Formats: sequence, structure tokens, C-alpha cells
Amino acid sequence: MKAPRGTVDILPKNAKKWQYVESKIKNICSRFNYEEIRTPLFEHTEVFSRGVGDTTDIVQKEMYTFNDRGGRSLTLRPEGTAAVSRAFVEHKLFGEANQPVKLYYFAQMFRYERPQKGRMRQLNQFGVEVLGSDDPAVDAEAIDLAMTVYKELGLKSLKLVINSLGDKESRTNHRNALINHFTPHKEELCEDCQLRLEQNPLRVLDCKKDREHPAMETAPSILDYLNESSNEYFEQVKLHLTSMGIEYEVDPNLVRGLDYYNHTAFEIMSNAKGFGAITTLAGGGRYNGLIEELGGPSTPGIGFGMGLERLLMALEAESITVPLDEELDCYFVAVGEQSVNEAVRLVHELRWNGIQVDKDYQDRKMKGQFKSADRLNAKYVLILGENELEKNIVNVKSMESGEQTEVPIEKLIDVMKDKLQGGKQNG
RNA sequence: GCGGUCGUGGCGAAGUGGUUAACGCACCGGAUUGUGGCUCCGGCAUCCGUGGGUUCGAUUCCCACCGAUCGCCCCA
Repeated sequence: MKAPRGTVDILPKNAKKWQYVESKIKNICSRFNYEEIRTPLFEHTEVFSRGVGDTTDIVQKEMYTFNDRGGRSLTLRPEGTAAVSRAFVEHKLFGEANQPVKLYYFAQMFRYERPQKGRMRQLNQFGVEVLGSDDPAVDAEAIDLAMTVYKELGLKSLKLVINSLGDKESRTNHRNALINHFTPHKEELCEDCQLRLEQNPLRVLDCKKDREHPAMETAPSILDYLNESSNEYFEQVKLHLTSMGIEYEVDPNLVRGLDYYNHTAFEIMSNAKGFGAITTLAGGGRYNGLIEELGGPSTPGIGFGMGLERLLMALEAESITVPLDEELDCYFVAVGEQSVNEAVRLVHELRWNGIQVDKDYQDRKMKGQFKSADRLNAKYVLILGENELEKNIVNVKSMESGEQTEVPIEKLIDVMKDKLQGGKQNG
């Protein structure tokens, strides 16, 4: 038996890293005053086909879609924004007293793709959605939050790329300009682009195959088609980023794959070596029409998704180690049936009193039990054998100093509490 | 979805058309009859991704599948 293709098990050793990263991120979210939202693992397929867009790669070839026993078409969520937006509409969060609604989530996403390093069929994302404000400062705040996560974790090789896709009017004008520009060269473009030219000409711009085509160079830039208000909006976002000291690069060809984006679009990439072909760590943008598309009132929104597998890869690529708690307070060593029985009871008591303790369950000899204690980095070993049982004591040995003292059983809990408390105070 | 490389114990890694599949780490046991980290000794793959084929005989050759990995597309 093997885990399905493109999925992985996160084993205990690794899970500690995940816990560390997640707690760091949650701490940052709290500082930014974002609240957690948890939505279902699957949605009605329509949420994504309408929300994300029928012409996108995600919807066309990457969704895990199935019919349930009632014949409903359901889809394992491939991204977070559409699902969160659906929940926002369904629960009328637009009526909340505090606007905008600032949300974050940790969630598994599913995409049917050929797996590679940094590309899984089930992946973990941290994401943020801010709904109900079209203040450019919110765009800057979301970008700031994402950058804060990376920077606080210690990443250095980062590149923030931003662009503006403009409002509806700007986009329509640009779209027409693109069609006029590329149609004479249609036959020279790759198959995908010929289709894109009809369905979503914007995406011709970020085609890797046709990058060398001369028409690319002279293609109309969205930035030249932004109307007055769109341009002003973009300028404001950039101004805020600059005032926050966040460096960025404007790339007019940054388009993003999803249909719902308008105005601000951004991507955060890693420059770290040994990262292979995958460089995007997070991506997001503004989606002012999405809530309406999903049946809610006209509500502006912005958000991003951050790949956590890629975040961990980036930490690795930059040789950043996360602090891991790999110590055990106590290990209980017992030999002889009576002693072992008493040890089981005492272990229970110690745990009930807040002390971290483990014992042997492999019926190992004393030497073997000490080896286990050593391997588990136990600070103290509590020894209970026939000798101790007779005297009604437990021998407490410090594994660091090797010092061993006799402690009456009835005082064991208090003594251990003291020892461990003291240890923590002394660092 | 397409192309390249790869698949031997828990991990790393040799190897060969023929009968006991090196070695290192880890693990278990002993030397040390109740005490860890060092040392020494011993143990540890009915089996070389799965299925089929070629052959007297395959882990080694061929095919398919599965999986991993790298690249393309696209993205997180």
C-alpha cells in the first residue's frame, strides 16, 4: 500500500516543523488582526467553475471532480478564494459590523497534476482574504502580511513582483488591443495561445513558449491601458509599499491564471539556488467582481495563497533550521513485574500533574531502557526496581550530571515539579 | 498530458545470467547478573518496485504497469 500519487505523509519529525511554521504564521495573523475561517474540503463544482473561471487551467484540467451518491457534482477545492467567498456570501458576512472582514485559513488544496518537487496533488496553503474594502492600503497590508511571514521566518532571497490588471473598463480596452495586436500573427503562435487569444488574450502574455516571438515585445502593455482611476489605485498601492520599505518590481506581464483578478496582482518568488523550476512561493490579487459573481452584493476583495510545502523548501534552500523541541522531561525505568505495575500508576500520576513522562513498553532490560531514555533526550530518569520498591522510594537520576538521588514515592510528584520548574527558570 | 533518468534491508549504498546478495549507519542482544553516551563481539534482506516474457536458471536481459525525480505546460 502506498499513498496516492502526489500525496505525502507528514511524519512526526517533519510535523514539528509544520507546527512551528504554522504557529509563527498564526501569531502574525493575530498581530494583523485577521481571523481564521475553515471551509469544507469540497464544494459544489459550480463554486469553482463560476468563481475561478471556465477558461482557466485549474478548472479545465486540474480539478478533482466527482459525483456523490445523490448525483451532485462536487469538487475537492483547488484554491481558497472561491470557497471563502462562497462562505462570505452564504453567511452574509457583508453584514458584519466590522468591515472589511479579514480572514485567514490553513487548508489542503487539490490539483490533478503531474507531481514534482514543490508540486503536489494535495498541497497545503496558508491564505488570506480581505473582503469589503477597496482601499489600496488593504492591498498593501495583504502583501505586507505575506512578506512578514517570509521575513520573520528568516528568508532572504525574495522577490516581490506586482502588476495591475486594471478595472473592467481598462481590461476591456486592453483585451481589444491585444486581440488586434496578436490576430495578424495568430498562425505563428503556439496552439495554446491560439486558443487563449479567443478565450482570454491576457494569458498570451505569460506564455513561455512564445516568449521569443517578436510580437511579444511590442504587445500592448496593460499599464498603458489603465484608466485614470485604475492608474491612481495602482500608484497608491505602490506608494504604501514603498513607505513600508517593501521592495517590489513591476512586471506588466504578470497576469495570474485565474479569471477573477483585477487591479492588483502579485507574486512572491524565491531566488534561492537549488530550487529547481519552481520559484513561486505565493500569489494573489484583487477580485472585486467575485462576490457578485457568486450571488452576493457588490463587494471588493483581495487575497493571496501561500504554498506551505514551498515555504518549507525555501527554508531548506536557505539553510534555515527551525528550533525544535526534542527533549523529554522524564523517562521511567522499571524492572520486575511489581515495579512495572507501580510505574504504570506513577506515570499516570505524573502526567496528571503536568509532567511530561514516558516509559518502556518493549519489556527491555534496564540497560535498554536507559538507552531509550538517552535517545529520547530525557532530562531525568526515574528508576524503580526491587530495591527501590522495598524502600518505597524512586531513584531520580539526572542524565546530564549523572547525579542520582533517592526520593520517597509520595514526594515524587512535588520533587519532580520542583526540579523541572527550576530547570526552566535557569534556562 | 508529453520527454529524460531512476527503483536493492528502517536509511545510505555495492553487485552479478547461476545457487550463503558486499559494506556503512541505525536497530536488537552480549561482554558489563540493576543504570545511557566510548570500545569489542554477535544478530538483522524466504529476497533485489509490481506483473508478465526470454532462458535449464534472472535481482541482473526484454515489455508493461506503478512510483520517484528532473524538464515542458501551468501554478502554490
